[in-house]
Amino acid sequence: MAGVRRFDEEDVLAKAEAVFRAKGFGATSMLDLACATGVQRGSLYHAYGDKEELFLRTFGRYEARFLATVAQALEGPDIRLALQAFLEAAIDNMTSGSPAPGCLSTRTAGEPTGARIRTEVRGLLDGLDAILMAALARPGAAERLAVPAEAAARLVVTFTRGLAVMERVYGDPAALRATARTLVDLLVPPDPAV
Amino acid sequence: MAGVRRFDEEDVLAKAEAVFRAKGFGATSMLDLACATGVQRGSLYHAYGDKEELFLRTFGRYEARFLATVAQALEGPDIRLALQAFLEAAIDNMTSGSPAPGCLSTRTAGEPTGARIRTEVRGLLDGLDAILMAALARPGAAERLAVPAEAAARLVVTFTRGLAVMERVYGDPAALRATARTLVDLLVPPDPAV
DNA sequence: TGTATCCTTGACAAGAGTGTCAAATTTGAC
DNA sequence: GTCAAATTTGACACTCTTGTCAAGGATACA
Repeated sequence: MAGVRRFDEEDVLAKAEAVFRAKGFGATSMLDLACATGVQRGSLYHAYGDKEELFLRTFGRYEARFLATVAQALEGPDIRLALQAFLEAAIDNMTSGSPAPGCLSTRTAGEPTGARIRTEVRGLLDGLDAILMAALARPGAAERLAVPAEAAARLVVTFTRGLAVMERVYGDPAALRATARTLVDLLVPPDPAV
Repeated sequence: MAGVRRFDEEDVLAKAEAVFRAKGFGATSMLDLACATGVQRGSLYHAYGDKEELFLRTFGRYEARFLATVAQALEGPDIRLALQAFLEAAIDNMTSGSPAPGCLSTRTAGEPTGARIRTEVRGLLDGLDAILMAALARPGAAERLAVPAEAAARLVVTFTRGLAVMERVYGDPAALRATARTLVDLLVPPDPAV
């Protein structure tokens, strides 16, 4: 049984992502990935070279999907609602599923990894910051913020990282949402003037 | 050379802490700890049983020191200054040293560990929340907060976790301080009325 | 001084993970 | 139909790590 690649790359990456999110990069072995994907260890080495390379492919796919999702959540005209939807999307990303998959970039950020992976994680956060910045600096949004858009973007990025850690420790989505609401209230006071 | 314990436990725990903070629990081997402490692997097993036990001792010592430090930082009568000092202390904890040691609890929170370790990490965050809550709920403090003390405490705990992740990714203490100032400005508006 | 106790040390066995490879097999193209 | 190319598979060698243990040596106390 061979000749042409027999596995569906999209499927393999999806299953690998689940394993990496559940166990983290370091604690995941190629055997774990082979079992989860149904592709033999040797085939994975043949196709990707090593675990880091396979992780990078997985991470790239994850990053694209994550950034697209949160960018869409931020699209609305009302910055307060947009920010709320953004945080909702971020929380959904780490809590939907059973068991909750957690945030891949935050989990990876805490591990000792190679330079390439660290660069990718930074890239994701840079992208997140840029997307937030674009939304927060819009006319109609910036004026409603209690702090400059740049500072707000950075604060929100930092805050989402904190949410990811809290999710790992307490596993309480409702509490995450409540904390997120607090931040939104602070950043975009409910009613400028009624 | 034997008969009575030859190593200084305090010294061993301090050196073990440095290794755990640098590599994380999972990526640290007993051999790493033996090399760093100068105590043979067999002796460590004899004294502590296994890596988890040694980690728990290390973590307990770390937690006590960390909570005492931040509690002291929160002591001042002016809640705004106290909060600022608190965040300063938290940032110092993860950035002072070369290389920066990072935040042990945040790093550990992201790893797949046993139930005991997870309980300890939660205990540290619970303690942090309680300390913050006590300071924020004080008369003279609560009134100056833009949100209820309870929500503020939770937000600050979550935020410090985010700072720890950002430290790992960007390694920029100045940026962390700037972000912390933003949060303080939001939580305790500079001047209630001038 | 004798002895029981405890610590240290190095070695051992077992298991897990990595990366490589040759053999087998299948496919697509000529 | 034949052949070259690519993939799968299982095995192999190597390293790292764990946990245990027996032997050796020092200490405290009687």
